[in-house]
Amino acid sequence: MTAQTFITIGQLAKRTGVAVSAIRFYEEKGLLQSLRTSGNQRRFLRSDIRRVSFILIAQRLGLALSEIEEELATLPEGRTPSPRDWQKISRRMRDQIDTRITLLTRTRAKLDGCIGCGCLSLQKCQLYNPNDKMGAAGPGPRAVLD
Amino acid sequence: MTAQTFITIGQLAKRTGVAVSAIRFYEEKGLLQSLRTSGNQRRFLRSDIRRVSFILIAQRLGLALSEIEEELATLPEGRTPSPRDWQKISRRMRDQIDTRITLLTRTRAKLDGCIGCGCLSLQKCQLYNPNDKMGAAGPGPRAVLD
DNA sequence: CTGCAACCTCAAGCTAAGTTGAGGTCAAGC
DNA sequence: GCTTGACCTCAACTTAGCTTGAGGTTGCAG
Repeated sequence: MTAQTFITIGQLAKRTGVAVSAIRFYEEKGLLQSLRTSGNQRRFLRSDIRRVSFILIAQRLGLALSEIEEELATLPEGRTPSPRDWQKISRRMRDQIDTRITLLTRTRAKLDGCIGCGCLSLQKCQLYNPNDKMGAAGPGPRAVLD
Repeated sequence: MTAQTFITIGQLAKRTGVAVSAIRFYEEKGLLQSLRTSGNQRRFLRSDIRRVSFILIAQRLGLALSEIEEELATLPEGRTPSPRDWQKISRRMRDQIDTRITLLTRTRAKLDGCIGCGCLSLQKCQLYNPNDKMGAAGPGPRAVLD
């Protein structure tokens, strides 16, 4: 009775600083799950606070919700990430950041070479290289192009 | 007669590898301008090939169309960028890339510190810091949040 | 002068990550 | 027992950068 295991959507929202509408949205996307009361209201587990925290942190790192969902799916039983899981996941994220830094650094080098030349030709310009798509990171709307 | 100064939208598309619909879109956004024939068809200047190239290159560098428009607007008389203009612009872009690399590097350092701890707490976690929004770069849909 | 490709203008759709609003229900205090 | 606030669903809107489609013209070659 005292150790209430379930919390309402409003409480989850307050504890994580996320809007209620966003939590519903996450659930719809499969990042969260909930039980329903007889009156059709959602009840979350206390541990979902941690789960939402994970989502927020991963977002700051630049992961899209779909990618975060994949990470969460790698956990057995759809478990909320433990410190140990978090370490594995964060190592993967570190690698992604590394890749992005490398790409940006390479681009900067090209740009430096370009500042001197000012060619602006799609044939000659080193910068215009469709193959390395720039560390623009954000999947964004241009994902349509792929 | 031989030095045909005007080209059709289809020719511009072919020369730049951009879809016809995209060119119309750029014009609508004010990145390009065109004349019309008596039959209401667009005619572009040859120099617009270069202008479109500039747009493509700037996009690779991660600039949004609105930012590219601003850059183009800094040119006197709405001129197509000359090598000299390009140098000024690319220096500004270099600075932006620098900023992004710095941010990413800082984040990576925090993440390294975090891998050992696995705290996952919004209160304690260094990574969860709403103030530096990560080098996620893409203005994206989350602009709504600001 | 006819046929076809290339052009024209809208309008609607796509993705991401949500928000906002309308219209209705639930739960708890007084 | 009724009012109020928290909750429910569903649909539509937001930004970016385009594409796709419908339905209609233009322009050039034969």
